[in-house]
Amino acid sequence: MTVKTRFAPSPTGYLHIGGVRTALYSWLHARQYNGKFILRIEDTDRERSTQESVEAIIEGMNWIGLGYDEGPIFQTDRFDRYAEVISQLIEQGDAYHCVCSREELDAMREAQRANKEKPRYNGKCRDAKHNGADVESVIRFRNPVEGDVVIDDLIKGQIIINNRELDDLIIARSDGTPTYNLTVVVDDLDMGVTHVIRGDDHINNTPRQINMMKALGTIMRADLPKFAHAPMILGDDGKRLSKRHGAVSVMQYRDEGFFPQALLNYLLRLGWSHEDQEIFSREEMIELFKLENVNGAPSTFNTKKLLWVNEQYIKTLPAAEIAEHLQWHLDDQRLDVSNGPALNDVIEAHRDRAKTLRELAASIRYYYEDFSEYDEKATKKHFKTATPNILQNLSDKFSKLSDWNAENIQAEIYASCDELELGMGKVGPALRVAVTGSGTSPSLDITLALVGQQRSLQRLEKSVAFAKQKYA
RNA sequence: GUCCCCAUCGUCUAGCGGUUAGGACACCGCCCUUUCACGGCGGUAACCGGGGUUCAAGUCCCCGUGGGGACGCCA
Repeated sequence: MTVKTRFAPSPTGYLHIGGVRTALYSWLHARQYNGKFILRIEDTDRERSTQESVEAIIEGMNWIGLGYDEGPIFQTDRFDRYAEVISQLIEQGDAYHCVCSREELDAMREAQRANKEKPRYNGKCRDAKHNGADVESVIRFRNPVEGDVVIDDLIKGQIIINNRELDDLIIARSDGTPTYNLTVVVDDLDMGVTHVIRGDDHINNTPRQINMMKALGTIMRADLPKFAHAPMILGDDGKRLSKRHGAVSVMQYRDEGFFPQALLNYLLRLGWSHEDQEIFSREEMIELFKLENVNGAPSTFNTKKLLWVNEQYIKTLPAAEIAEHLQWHLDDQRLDVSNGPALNDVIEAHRDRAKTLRELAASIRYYYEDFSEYDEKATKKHFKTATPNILQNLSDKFSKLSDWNAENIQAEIYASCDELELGMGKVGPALRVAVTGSGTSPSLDITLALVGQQRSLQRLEKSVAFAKQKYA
């Protein structure tokens, strides 16, 4: 049987980072076994589902690079099928109409809580034989009363829940629409899902779903999928990761300058490991990932580690690939790189100095645009009374250079130091500020080579004037 | 409250009865250095508590404690 997994988010917001992790696990498991990965949109709650959310999920999946083989499948397109299954359940006695009002149910729960019991439906209509014609009614699944449900969870191990803990859940609302626990069961069965991989906040739903699957076994496939419940991701306060912890939407990570594969790499290592390896290529992930090795304990999201992982990708990815991802940030920061040095060369010079693509984009502006102001701190620290003289000396030498490359530039800088009888520490920093406007840049020879001879000379000329006026 | 899950450095983890408890991030030193980084070397730092089982327990069992989750006509 071919392995089939699915990612089944509900479109009620952005694509969440926790969702991405379970999607990744599902995707990896499918890819590892040459199986199929489905994207299914669980939009049965029409009140809260939105088209924007659907688009956000798809955009997120595209950016992060988890390709699906089927879908997106919308549950709202399958209402006829769910109705059919619900009728069948009623017919075979595994579901029934319930006429209890919301008020009645609320009161019931409140009383149970007051009584220190777990709130659940008391089964009042279970044997009342309502036919749903007279009054408004919902449909409930008739859960077995006795016995245990055993889940052999691929991550958590064996979990046993007694049917006493479960109540008769609603599978169709009073308006006739099906609810999550019914649709997920029908879909996983119909679509041939072999491995249900999801967050462990669903563990409590699993025994109910297994009971329904068993009830449906007569008319649908009788084999059950395997289950794997991945633990939640926690914020640094130990609470479940949410908006108040910062970025939880996957697209926010793009905006902040992360590579999709770095985010994936980080998420993979959060709760899973393979020996001492930290960085995994896509191929290695597929080859090495094992559901069985996923840690059962929840883990805390750590942005600093994510930054480090991202840094590793900036340091090692081919410049051309970095350029592709950098483009979004260049557009975002309104930087046109057509008029200046080759972007790939600039990336090579800066890749050891940025942790994110956003930082990288922000740090290379001076190659492409003239700056109107010098960094105040830098001029204060490095521009002295001798500065005009130094810069003029450098400028004279640079202007005579016929071959503008790093090696020659370096030689001229040293020659200047000798001639002026100054150390590099006096000459270098001033030159850097003059040409880049800032106190930091790659080594000067490379920086100047990239900025270009003409631009460098213009900037030197400008800075001589500036330094004279200000420090003479 | 009830049920379910979980428990090794601050964080992510290795460990699957016998280890000087390993690695990574972060942090702190030192080195490299024209800036900022990168890099190199070194360091601080953990088995939640209590009972068992065993010659031997971080590892197995039980009970606490702590954290997380679920308890909707949400998914």
